[in-house]
Amino acid sequence: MSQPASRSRATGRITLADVAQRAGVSPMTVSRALRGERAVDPQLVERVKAAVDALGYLPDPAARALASRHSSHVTVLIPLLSNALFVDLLEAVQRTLRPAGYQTLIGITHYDPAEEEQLLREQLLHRPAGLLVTGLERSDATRALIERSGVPCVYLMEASDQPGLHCVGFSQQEAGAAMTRHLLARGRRRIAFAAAQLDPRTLQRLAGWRHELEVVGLYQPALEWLDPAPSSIALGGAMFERLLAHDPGIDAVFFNNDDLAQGALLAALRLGVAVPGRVAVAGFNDLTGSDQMLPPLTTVRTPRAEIGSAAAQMLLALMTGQPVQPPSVDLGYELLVRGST
Amino acid sequence: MSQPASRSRATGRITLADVAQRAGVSPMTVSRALRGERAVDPQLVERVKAAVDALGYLPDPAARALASRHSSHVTVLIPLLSNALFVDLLEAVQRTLRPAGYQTLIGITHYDPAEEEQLLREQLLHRPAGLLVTGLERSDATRALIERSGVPCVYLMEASDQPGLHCVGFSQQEAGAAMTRHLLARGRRRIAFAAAQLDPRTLQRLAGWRHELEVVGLYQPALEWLDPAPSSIALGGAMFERLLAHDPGIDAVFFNNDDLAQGALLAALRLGVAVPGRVAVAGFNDLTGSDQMLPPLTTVRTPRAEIGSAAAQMLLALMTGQPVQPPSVDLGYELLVRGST
DNA sequence: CCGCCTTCGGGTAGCGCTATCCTATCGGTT
DNA sequence: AACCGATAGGATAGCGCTACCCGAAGGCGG
Repeated sequence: MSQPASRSRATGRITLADVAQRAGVSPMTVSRALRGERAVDPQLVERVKAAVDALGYLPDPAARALASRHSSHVTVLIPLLSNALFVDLLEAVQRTLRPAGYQTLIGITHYDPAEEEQLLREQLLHRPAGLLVTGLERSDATRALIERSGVPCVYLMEASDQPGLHCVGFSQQEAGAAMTRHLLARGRRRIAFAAAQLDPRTLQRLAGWRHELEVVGLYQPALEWLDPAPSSIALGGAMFERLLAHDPGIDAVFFNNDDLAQGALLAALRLGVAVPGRVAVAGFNDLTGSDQMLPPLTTVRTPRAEIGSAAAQMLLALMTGQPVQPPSVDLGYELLVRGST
Repeated sequence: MSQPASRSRATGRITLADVAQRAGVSPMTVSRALRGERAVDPQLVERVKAAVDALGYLPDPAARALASRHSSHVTVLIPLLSNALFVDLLEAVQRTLRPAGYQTLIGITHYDPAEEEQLLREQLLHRPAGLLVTGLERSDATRALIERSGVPCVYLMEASDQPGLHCVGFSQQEAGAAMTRHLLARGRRRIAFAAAQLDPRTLQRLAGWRHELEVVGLYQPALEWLDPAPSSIALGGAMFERLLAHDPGIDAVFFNNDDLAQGALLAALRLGVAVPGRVAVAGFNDLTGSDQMLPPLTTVRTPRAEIGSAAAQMLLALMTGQPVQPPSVDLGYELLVRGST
């Protein structure tokens, strides 16, 4: 319980040297024993670990980063925190990375390529051990930054078999198509696609919807309702109202995100529009509350938590130099058919 | 456009020494010129800045942290990211801190004091420049860690005039009381309080509600509906249903968070319970969607974005050693009376 | 006109680790 | 028995920056 006699200078911080002295070995051996780098006599490892425990030694991340040129930070770049999708993703990432000794640094890009580039520049200064970024589309400069940095990087939310890329996600386009086929199967003929934000993944879902309608000859440009404003419940309600007023023939609306669809369902209640009687409503992402709506919202459950942990595990492998079996993982999606269609 | 001739060794990184050489001064002078620490001849400062721009020099945070014993990280500890409240708070914090050159590190405590302590320990190793933590209640060990670390700390979400503490928030108890008075003013006599999670701030709001009911002689323990489970829309609906079944005399329910109240309003629609005719419903926090409900939800708007920026600014002052005028700031709250009461 | 205090550049010495090279020891060859 | 590669501990030299101290130059009162 008594404080060790020799403690590095005035700082009060316990250093590698203190541990080394106590264990009767050189600092270098302590460093190696703790990191498991190179073989160290098991007996010495024991002694070192005992000394570490006795002194309560904790390594200094800054010194480590300076000497080794790698920090224990993993930078995660996501567009927003106000979409629960990314919150779930992050939670899963942290749950995997923290036990492995990595700190998660969150950068919010607000869907702005320039901001993403700026954030990445700042983050790369901190010599992150790994990078987790959302989506595959970005500015050339950002792409070059990632490449030249040599920092292991896993891309989130989309699937791709581009060689050399590591990504975990699913086919947004295919998911958009699946929901559209469901609405067609329900006998809907005039199916609108309503979206906000208009980020790349939204546009991929749009492409999926469009393709399915074109196949059956039901596509019309007027069925696209795109608003670059941020997605929200209020906007969904407004879009729903506007869209029905302009085009009363619409018999289904596929909203690109559940918050929009929830807003639409509330607006339908307010306006007395029968769902799904008069018009079917579908969402995307299965956010909280969607199953509580009136009627419960048909949507696509996206495996964001699974994507988060799988991506984090893949990154872990990349960072520690272990082999990564499949460079790209498609975790699929699940159509949740509920009352609104 | 050509690369500078002299560059430190193999690393390719441009160092202070490179800048110093180009500017024709010593590294120490460059360091001082860039940080504005101690007076430096304005002419030299000019020369240094020109050299920095020409070389594209960027300081190394790890080296800085090691030498100065302070990183440019600010650690923010919040309970959850799944409550939009904290997302808004964080967004505001980052918006203030990033331009000042600080990185925000987010720690999620899940309302668990042990996890908070663990996170704090990890974070303190990184020598954060500042600390932002939610609420005033925590374990003695955590409290001691903060104090002994000497790292500037601002407490979020609650108001207190405890000396030596810096905090930005509002009186949760007073806000709880205000909503209760509103319900009483609307003629409600049997006002239930329904809460989940049961964190300290919830209990403060509970105390406010209880006090107001006691004053008018309407308090009864049976009116408290407390569930330690995480707050959610679904739980709100379930609680509402249960509570009305057990105690049909209830004519108002004050939900501790908007998500519960939203769930209750949806359940009311489902069950055909007239709101506010048969029972009034109130929420707390004014989350997105509350104004879109049927009827729109009466709630308390909490100034979380304002709290975030004010706290970040206060921390900035503390970190740079500037005087902080009021150690504690109460930003109040706003009663939003809408259709549900 | 001399001391004395202030101002401001620079040299020195690390911060606490790890990369790298060097050396000693040991078993197994031919 | 001399030789050789493999194994594992240690000494050395930084990583890129800043704290700290020193000393030269200038200002000013007595």
